[in-house]
Amino acid sequence: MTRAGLVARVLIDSPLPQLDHLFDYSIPAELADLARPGVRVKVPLRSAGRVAEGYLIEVLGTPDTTPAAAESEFVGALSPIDGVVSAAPVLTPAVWLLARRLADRPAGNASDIIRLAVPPRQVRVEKAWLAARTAADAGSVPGHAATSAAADAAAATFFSDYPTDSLLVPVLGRQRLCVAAVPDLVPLPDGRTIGIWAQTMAELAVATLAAGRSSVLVVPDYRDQDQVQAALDLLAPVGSVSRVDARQPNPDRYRAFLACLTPAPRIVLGNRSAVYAPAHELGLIALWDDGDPLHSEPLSPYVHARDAALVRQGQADCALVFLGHSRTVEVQRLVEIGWLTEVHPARNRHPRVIPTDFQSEPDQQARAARIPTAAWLAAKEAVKHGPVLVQVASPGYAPMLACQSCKKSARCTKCQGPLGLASATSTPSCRWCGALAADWACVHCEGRSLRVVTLGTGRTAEELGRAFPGARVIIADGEHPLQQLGAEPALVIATRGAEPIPTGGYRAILLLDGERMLARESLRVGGDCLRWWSNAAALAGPGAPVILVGVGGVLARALNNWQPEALAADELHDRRQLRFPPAVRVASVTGTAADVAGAVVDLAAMDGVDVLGPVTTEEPLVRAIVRFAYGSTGDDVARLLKAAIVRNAARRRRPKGAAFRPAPTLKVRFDDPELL
DNA sequence: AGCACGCCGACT
DNA sequence: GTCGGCGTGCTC
Repeated sequence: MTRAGLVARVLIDSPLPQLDHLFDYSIPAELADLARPGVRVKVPLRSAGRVAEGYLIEVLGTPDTTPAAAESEFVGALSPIDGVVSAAPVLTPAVWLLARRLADRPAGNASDIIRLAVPPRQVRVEKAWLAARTAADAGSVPGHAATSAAADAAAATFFSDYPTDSLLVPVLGRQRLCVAAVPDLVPLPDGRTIGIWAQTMAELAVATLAAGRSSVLVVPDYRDQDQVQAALDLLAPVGSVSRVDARQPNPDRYRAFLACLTPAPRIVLGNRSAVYAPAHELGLIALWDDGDPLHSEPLSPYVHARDAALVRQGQADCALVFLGHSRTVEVQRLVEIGWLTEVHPARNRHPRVIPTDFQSEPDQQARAARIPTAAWLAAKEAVKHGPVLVQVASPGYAPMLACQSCKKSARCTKCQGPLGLASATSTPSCRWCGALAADWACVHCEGRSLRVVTLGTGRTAEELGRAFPGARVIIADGEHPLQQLGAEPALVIATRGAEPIPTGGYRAILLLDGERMLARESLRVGGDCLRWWSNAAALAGPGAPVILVGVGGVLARALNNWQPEALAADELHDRRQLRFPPAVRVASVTGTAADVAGAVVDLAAMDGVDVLGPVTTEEPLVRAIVRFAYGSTGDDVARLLKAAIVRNAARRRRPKGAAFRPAPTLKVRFDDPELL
């Protein structure tokens, strides 16, 4: 409706699905200067005195059109906004559109995404930033003219691993790529060693920066961040990099966030939340190792960084690069439908992978240590000259025990948790509650003695230390983090993903416990294992043997040929046959029988949608599974489910005696990992 | 969430 | 008549 004055369209910062839309308010004349899109505002909600915080999304009308023609959909009297929290425009229009789209896709709330995208406000940091910004407006505008000399020197070797027209040119042309990383290491002048992949990401970002555009570099964890940071320290202009790290203290995090709002191209490096950074003139989104589970957001609406990157690429019209040593089925699907273009290094050099069959191992000592003779000899020779990596499945000493007589796994008498040994001499204890099991008795038989069934890093280190007397033994796992390593001889026992990077690479790599890693019951095991193994294999030095123990078949072949796409293609083919994701999209709908029935009633009749169930899960809850196609069908499914969520949330009431309103019974989850 | 509105049973 | 129980719906 047409009315006088300025109108503010505001998103209320609330997790309630009923409030997940824009509310219109009038802007009092005295706030007209401050009330710009993106600022945090305080607005009245319903009764006077109740104030909610929100984000100003849009201003309708102009101050000088009096009586103005401001278009507002809302018919009724508008309340005035209470105040503007600060002049910092923290929610840029681009990030708002991204949040809206990413929330709509899985029937979620925009404010849930914005909570990831906009860090908590830090008043002092913000004031300092605002002061610096007004100073910059008045005076000179600092750019990134001061390119370091190191960057010029490094420029000579830019992209030597890929044909320029297969990587650099498409990235500057804003194309979408799936890039096979070079499985090798590069020594830096400061003595550190990083994966070539990290240098590739840094080089692409620097080239994008030189073209006047920002980059967002998304990596799973801080160890990966450190590698890319090391490459950027060398290549990128001073002051052009913002690091958005979940481990940062809040003030640092907010400072880095605000730096992205400065209207100049930047390089933003961080974990999955970096994909939401408000980068100015975005030219590139690059994501490393999209199969790493750290890329998947554990908070509702559970948007995976890969999906966020895909949506943002479409909105920003920038380049998109998925880089990795392995290939997820999701990316394989995008390659097969032609959405991503595959890029391979110019030379196909890869680690020398030797699959070994373990079943026929005759050597008793080797068998006890889970190492076949060939691997044993390779390690023995290699450890004379430099570090040797032994990758195992579990941290700790002996994380799993069983009854000596009946072989059933030993459980805690208090909480049913698994029993393990913290060290060779310690009393067995529960890994969940910590209770000591000094006087343990088997519940299945009369047995009173335990035997070790799985070996962790600790026990493996002990055994290998005995087998290789004189060798330095180093443990690297969650409890003993270690990132960098020298070139001196050592046996490095590491859990998957925790392998330190040695100068010059490992002289040999033993991948143990393959059988156990594969025993996990999940649709993803094959891909996960190949990812763990190839990421470790990429740390091999020139010509070093990588020995895959006890695994054969397609997995061993894919690693041996260094062709992860072959496995991903097979897997995707199977999922198509089964109509499993990512061949189709899925959502689970959980709640009371009536709520679930009400939510899916309109879906079943839709084209390209089928509803499985509902079946009872935990009394009195039932779960239905909705399978549907990509594209507009998915949008329709999400819209209908969101409407059901809103209906359900409005209807939930607090029972008479209870202090709290019960949680909504209707839960909708898209791409539910539990379904696989 | 938190509050107003409204539609039925017991009350001064 | 009307006070107030709580089920229902809305918040610009």
